[in-house]
Amino acid sequence: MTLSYSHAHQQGSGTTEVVAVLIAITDHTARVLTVDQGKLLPNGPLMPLHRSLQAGVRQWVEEQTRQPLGYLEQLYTFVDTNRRNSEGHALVYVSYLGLVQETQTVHHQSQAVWRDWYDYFPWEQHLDGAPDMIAEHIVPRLLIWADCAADEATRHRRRQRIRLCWGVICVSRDFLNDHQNENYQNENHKQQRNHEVNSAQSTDTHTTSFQLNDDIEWVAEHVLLRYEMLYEAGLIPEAPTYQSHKLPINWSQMIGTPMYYDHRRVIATAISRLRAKIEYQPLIFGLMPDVFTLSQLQQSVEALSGVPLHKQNFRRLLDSQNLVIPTGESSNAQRGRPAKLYRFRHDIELQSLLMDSKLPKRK
Amino acid sequence: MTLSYSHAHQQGSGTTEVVAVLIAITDHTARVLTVDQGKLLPNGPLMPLHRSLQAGVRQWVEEQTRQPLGYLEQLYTFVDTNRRNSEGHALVYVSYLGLVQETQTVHHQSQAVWRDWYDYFPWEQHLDGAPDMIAEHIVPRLLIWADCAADEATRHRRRQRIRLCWGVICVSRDFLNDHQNENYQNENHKQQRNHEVNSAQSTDTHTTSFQLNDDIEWVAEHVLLRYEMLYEAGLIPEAPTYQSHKLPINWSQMIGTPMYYDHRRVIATAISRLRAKIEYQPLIFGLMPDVFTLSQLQQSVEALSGVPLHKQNFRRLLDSQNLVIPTGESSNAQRGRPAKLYRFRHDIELQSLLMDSKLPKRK
DNA sequence: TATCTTTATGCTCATTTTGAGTGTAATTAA
DNA sequence: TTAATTACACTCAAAATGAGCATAAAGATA
Repeated sequence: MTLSYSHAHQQGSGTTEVVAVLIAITDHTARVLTVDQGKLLPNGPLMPLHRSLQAGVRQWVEEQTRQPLGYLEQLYTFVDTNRRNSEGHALVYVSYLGLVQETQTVHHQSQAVWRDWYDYFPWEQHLDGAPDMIAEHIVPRLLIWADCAADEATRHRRRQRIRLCWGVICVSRDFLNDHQNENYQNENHKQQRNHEVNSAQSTDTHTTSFQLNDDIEWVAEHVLLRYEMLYEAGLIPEAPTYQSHKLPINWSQMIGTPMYYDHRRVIATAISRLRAKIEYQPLIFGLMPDVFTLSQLQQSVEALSGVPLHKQNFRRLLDSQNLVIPTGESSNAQRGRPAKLYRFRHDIELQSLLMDSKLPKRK
Repeated sequence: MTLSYSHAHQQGSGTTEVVAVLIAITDHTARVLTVDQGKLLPNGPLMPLHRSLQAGVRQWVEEQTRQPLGYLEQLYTFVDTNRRNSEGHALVYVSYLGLVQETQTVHHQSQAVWRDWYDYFPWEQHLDGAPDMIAEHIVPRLLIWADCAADEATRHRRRQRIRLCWGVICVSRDFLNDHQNENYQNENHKQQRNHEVNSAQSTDTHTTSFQLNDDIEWVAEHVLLRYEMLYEAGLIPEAPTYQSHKLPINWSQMIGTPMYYDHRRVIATAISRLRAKIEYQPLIFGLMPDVFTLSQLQQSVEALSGVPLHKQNFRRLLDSQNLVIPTGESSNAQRGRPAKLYRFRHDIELQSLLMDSKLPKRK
């Protein structure tokens, strides 16, 4: 692990750092701004001259990336007990989420570069259905982890967590005999992919098996819960319990790009917040250009949520909310019928900050 | 402003502090645990021995209040540039929300005491309709503040904010002529209390007038927005722009108990979070005793949200969620028909952390 | 004891919201 | 000219929501 230029302050006595997760959408892809070869987020120490945390974030991001900042909101505050100052105080770092429109003017000295956020979380991309890696690799490994727990209560809790986080309907034979499971068998005999996978590589005698429900139970905003489960199960290189020799050869290629410190967790926090908030707040407009078509708008929302949306209902919702107005122009950049261009209603800027604005469900 | 015992650490070099907002419900009233005569929240410095922020919160709360902690979640991180350590670093304080069941074993040395949270925010209590103070005192003062802005754009924005935060339908004569207002006049000719109040005390010539919509537009979770607006308008003793001699004699009695530093804002943050989250997460069970009646449960939710709920729909929702199970017993502690006793389904503890569970709208 | 008041709880009903379609219009590619 | 593609208007059934009435079971009161 390198000691990046951006951590020179650790020799000082400050114990507070700010970290920024800047999100942009380019080419229908959600991206995050990184420094240091994609291994770190823009960051820097809070200094006496900063009048607020936001001011600190803005200064460091500007300095490291030359990226103009728009919307900025506080995410979460972490403590890193591995990094301490000379007096033994642990480093506290406050993370921020920023929404911007991508500019090409990245700073070369800090190697600021935009990265597809699914490079870090490949299992979160469900635009063409659930990725096979979930059923084929992740869930089997998690089931082994669940079965390895000391007591039955923990095993059961872990299996529940797996089911709720990963959209798995039935987990392991014991679970099939559960009372609660009767409901699932009755209710969900619809479109479940019979993705029966047998993870007999398990160290014990349990024959764990499960079915993946075809994305019906997938909750897009549980990004952080899923990451934390992988971390806890030692399946993520950042985890202290990670043992690569006990995992398949290509595991580290499959499980996404690792980062220094806990910065990947910070991104997971940001995605969770963004996916949850976009359902009822029109944050998306911070990521859009001035004029856009409704399809472009939908593609942007889909890039964030990772799941496809129902086109007609997306439009119905939009105009019930009165969030956009047609410019009168049309765009025939695409192949088919030209799409009307719209623009965000800036006159209701404030209202939008307060009002609810739900999004339709997937499909 | 006194220097409380709990701030002795400022002589040290740590710049991070934790602050806890502990909530309990007793006698159908939401309460917050305070120290130092109700002027401060439990707090203390983060120390090298603490392995996490949570650990710090738990240690200081335990030490200052002897209150056992249950559910605890991070709220927000503030910077106080007025409090700096010897090297000039500003104090960073991380706030936490805790849900507990009130115990009587408060710590006498720290004068830990439970306070009705509406002592600090009297305008947030809407169980018997909107308090008169909003229409009679708060909104008129805010309108004066809005009219005092330098440019018309700011005035207009402020009036919008007032309308959205305080449930006011129409604000000022200019506003009545707005295009947007036509909608309001058409749509809302229902149950609006014709609470026409004339704030001719205004320094300029505007005859500002408004109508209060009978709680229809009141959004309970905007506690923080409302507090911040009062703060910005200089109507709160904590605000640097507060000028008591320009306000009515009894203003300070009316506007709620002030606190040291920005601790009242921290409580506002907590209430906002709690009111928002309780709509879709069963946090309420962290505040309930082991067994309870559905009416008690409803009263607790109402104590938090500050608005009355529709009884039958509240029940319908509860059993559609399968969150509670009847114990078989009944309680005839009240006057009328005995109520069945229920208990939270601890077996779905995890599910509850993940599942949605919306509450019905007010009655 | 009979009746009233109070609280609990079961049930209905109209309206709105939601999920999921179908059909048609306007353009480009072949 | 035809096929493919994209946009968008409209329908329809199911579910959720807001609001109300009716009945049940207790204590209070006459």
